[in-house]
Amino acid sequence: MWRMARPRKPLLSRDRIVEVAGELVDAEGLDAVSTRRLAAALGVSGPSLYNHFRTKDAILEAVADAVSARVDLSMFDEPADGAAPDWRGALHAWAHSYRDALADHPNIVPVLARGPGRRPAGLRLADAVFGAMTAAGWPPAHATRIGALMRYFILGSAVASFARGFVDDETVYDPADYPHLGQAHLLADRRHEVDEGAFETGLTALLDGLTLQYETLNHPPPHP
Amino acid sequence: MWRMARPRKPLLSRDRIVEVAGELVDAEGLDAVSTRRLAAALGVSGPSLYNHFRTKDAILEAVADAVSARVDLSMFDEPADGAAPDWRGALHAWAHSYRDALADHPNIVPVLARGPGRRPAGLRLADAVFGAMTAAGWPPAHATRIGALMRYFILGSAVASFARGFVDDETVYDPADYPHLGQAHLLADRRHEVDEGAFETGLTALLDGLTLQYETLNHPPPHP
DNA sequence: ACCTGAACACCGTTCAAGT
DNA sequence: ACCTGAACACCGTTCAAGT
Repeated sequence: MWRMARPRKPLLSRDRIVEVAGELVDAEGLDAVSTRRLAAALGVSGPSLYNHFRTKDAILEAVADAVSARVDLSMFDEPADGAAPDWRGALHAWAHSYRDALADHPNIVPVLARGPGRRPAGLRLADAVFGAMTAAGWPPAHATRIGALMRYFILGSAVASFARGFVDDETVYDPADYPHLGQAHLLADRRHEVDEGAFETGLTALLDGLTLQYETLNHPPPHP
Repeated sequence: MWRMARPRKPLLSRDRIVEVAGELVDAEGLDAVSTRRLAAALGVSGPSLYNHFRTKDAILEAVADAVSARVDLSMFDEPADGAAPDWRGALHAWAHSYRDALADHPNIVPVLARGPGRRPAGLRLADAVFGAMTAAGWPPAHATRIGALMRYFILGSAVASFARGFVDDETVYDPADYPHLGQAHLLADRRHEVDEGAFETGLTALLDGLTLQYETLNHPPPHP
């Protein structure tokens, strides 16, 4: 009782900062997050944040990693019964889980696209894919490429949405300039439909193509 | 001779602004482009730019469109001899031309990823792909999806480079945390190799998968 | 240890003024 | 028409000061 210094608990924590920053990113976009605005939302002054994170960018990295952490990786666990791993099915389920996580937080995707860097959840994800593909019989060089190309497609689908890319303004699509874009302004209404259809079509094509490569790898065609 | 007002020609033009802005983006990245820095590189003061572009963002859009404009679209021209169009070969050649253009100017890719919007070259590109796919016999809904999924993959490969995403620091990859990432720090040395290999592997898989879909579309399997 | 206000060196953009 | 300097409302980050 003879010491009353600093009795009140800290106002801030890394977790609370990341949580509120994530909400701000979701609600108003990446550009809306300034240290002052974020601090105000947390009820403190701007420089306080620097007691918990070295830079503003480190906060955004943490927000991005929290999204990565929500991607399901359990489909990459080795089958308990010693059965052959279903790499195709696992890749399909994982791709959808990944895309769903990104679709819930589209505004942070550009940060995620910079790569795993030093983010634990991002690294865990890359590790799981690589491990599962080699376990399924893909040579290491192929497993690396599969991790990379799935990343291109999944991140690309989130960062480069097709439907969102067209403006909802008929006058932009002059038939003289763009003879086949007559319906493009309608894309805005059907964003989700179009992007989800394209994602599933592309993912199926990708996995079909990889299955072909897997087969010729394990059963090389006889030379004539 | 009795009027000497405004004899000297304008110091700035839209083209010169876009050219120098592009060089600045390539050399120092998107964040390095401020209106003051760009204006200084052009030998004028900051606000001068607003005589030629409404916002800084409009300048970046113009830089992005200049990159789109360098993508070859000639492979989508209808064959002169009335032969069946080779949609697969055209898609393959186009994808590589697109990727090459992005690889030359990686720093502007995030702006391109926002979509064609109102950018003429971006719209021309979308128009050409859609037109060529419908001409080759794909139903319109499929043609739209193909344009979208190719966009995901190509933009994704440029914005979400695999090799660039890992840091060149062994200590990050603790084998206890990431059992399969032991060689990850070596990716930095082989960036181009890895990303080019993954791009070609993924593109081939994608086109193989689409070919499968095209065949079942034109020769539906007999029901049993 | 953790928060504050003041300060520094920047931003994008507007605007009245000059030619 | 096109460029300028001054100004406004912001930035990210540092730092000495407080508890």
